[in-house]
Amino acid sequence: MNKPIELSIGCENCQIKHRAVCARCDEDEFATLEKIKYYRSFEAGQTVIWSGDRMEFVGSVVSGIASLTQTMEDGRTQMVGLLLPSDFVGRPGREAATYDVIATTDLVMCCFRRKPFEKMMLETPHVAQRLLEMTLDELDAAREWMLVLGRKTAREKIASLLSIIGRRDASLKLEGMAGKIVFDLPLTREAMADYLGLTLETVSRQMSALKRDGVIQLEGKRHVTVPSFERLLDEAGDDADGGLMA
Amino acid sequence: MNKPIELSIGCENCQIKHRAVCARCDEDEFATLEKIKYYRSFEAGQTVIWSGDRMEFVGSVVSGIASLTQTMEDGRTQMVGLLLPSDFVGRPGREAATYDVIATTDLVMCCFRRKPFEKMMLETPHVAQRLLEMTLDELDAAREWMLVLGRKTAREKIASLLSIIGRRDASLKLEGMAGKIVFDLPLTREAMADYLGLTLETVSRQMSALKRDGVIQLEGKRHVTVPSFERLLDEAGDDADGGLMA
DNA sequence: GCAGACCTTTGACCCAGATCAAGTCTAGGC
DNA sequence: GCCTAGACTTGATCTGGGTCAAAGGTCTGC
Repeated sequence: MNKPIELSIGCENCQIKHRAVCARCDEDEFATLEKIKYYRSFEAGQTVIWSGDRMEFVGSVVSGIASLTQTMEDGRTQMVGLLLPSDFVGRPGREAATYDVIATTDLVMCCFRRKPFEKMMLETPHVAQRLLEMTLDELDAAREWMLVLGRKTAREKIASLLSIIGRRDASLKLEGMAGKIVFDLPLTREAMADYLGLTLETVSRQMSALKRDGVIQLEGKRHVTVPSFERLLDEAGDDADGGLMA
Repeated sequence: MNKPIELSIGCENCQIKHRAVCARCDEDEFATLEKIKYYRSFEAGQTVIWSGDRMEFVGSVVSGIASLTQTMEDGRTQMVGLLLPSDFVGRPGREAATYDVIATTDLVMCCFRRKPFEKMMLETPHVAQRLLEMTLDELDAAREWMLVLGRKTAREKIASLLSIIGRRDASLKLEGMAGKIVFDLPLTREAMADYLGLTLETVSRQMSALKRDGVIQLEGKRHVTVPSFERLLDEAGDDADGGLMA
């Protein structure tokens, strides 16, 4: 595998670097990206782009969280992707957006105009290959989520979501010897429900249940402490007998 | 967009062509693919590759149907992808398979050894770009399916599956003026259930219900006639009041 | 400090789909 | 023609999560 190839889209002002690099062409691509880059900020709840709209840019999340959401005519919605900082947004080669992209929290994105980006991609094979890898990763994540949606119980779904968020949370830190993991949930109960194919009431109930059973700790509504992701997923599995049987 | 670029992996013996082509380099790539190609046949129910196994090839389905399936330790399974003829299998750049690949019906695959295929990809930018497009399509399909799994009722799920199968069925033909669509279901009720996140009993009941309500016709267990996909999806939506009220 | 807008929790009840349990249908095999 | 096995259907019952409704919390602006 060609390790020296690298692509991560961001910018040098943020903690996230944007580079489209191989041993030979480093500076060129960097400069190309510089020229076509701009920023956009959104408030929590704002729609970045509606499904079907022309997509004028690709880019990546600098800070905050965005969600990809599908909506049925009758209003049922399903979140189909969660974009955390450094995640890439957009489809080189696609004219129109396929989903609503919504700022779940306050959001800053680093954008690149789509046409020149595509041109750069055509001229720089490594970029297409890196994007292919990234897309394959997204595909794996989507399929992993299909298992969650199709076969897991509400309690297991919550545990899966906490793991995903927890694992990627920037502020993630180990606490004390016990190796507990502490982070803040950046989603409302409703957003969690939309991602998990549940209702917000069920999410709330299951969060309370996990807390009651001592699987997680909750301070306030959003500050979560979990023992370890393995134990979280395990204990969410064996369904809360609370030690009542013999 | 560069229209003359084309990639479809298959072989010239089958109806499916394998080509990795652009206006300039047509014959070369074709020859490269020829050299590294071989066939594999599987019986219905056989496992093509287990999750975690080394993936020695990429390729495409020539005939039959394969499924990508995820299994939990306790045996719950979720199908995360359905591979119909001409669909591409495998991950250039990935060592190990991420899911079980299972022959749902008798299956013939046209395979290319992975290493040389990857090499060819590195040397032929168009191939990487075409694979990116294909992967983006798969990603869209996976996300579409997340909506089905997360938010649709059993009846709607069945309708969605029938649409997908029907639309891609090779034997698809219009019948009479009415423009009805006729095809054979290549899946057992159990396989349908695995794809839809349901049990086989529920699948069976809903199939019977759709038939009883006149939304579809069934001859035998597998031969299906639907009016049109639009009406199928619509009528599956408004839930079978059968005209009893009023 | 109070009003209003959210977000969240909790309770009571209900129903779609799961589970458990018989059957039926069909295609081979002999 | 009969036997068996797998695919399928159907019924009875149970239950996880949805739905509806009513309260807490917490933050913002006044």
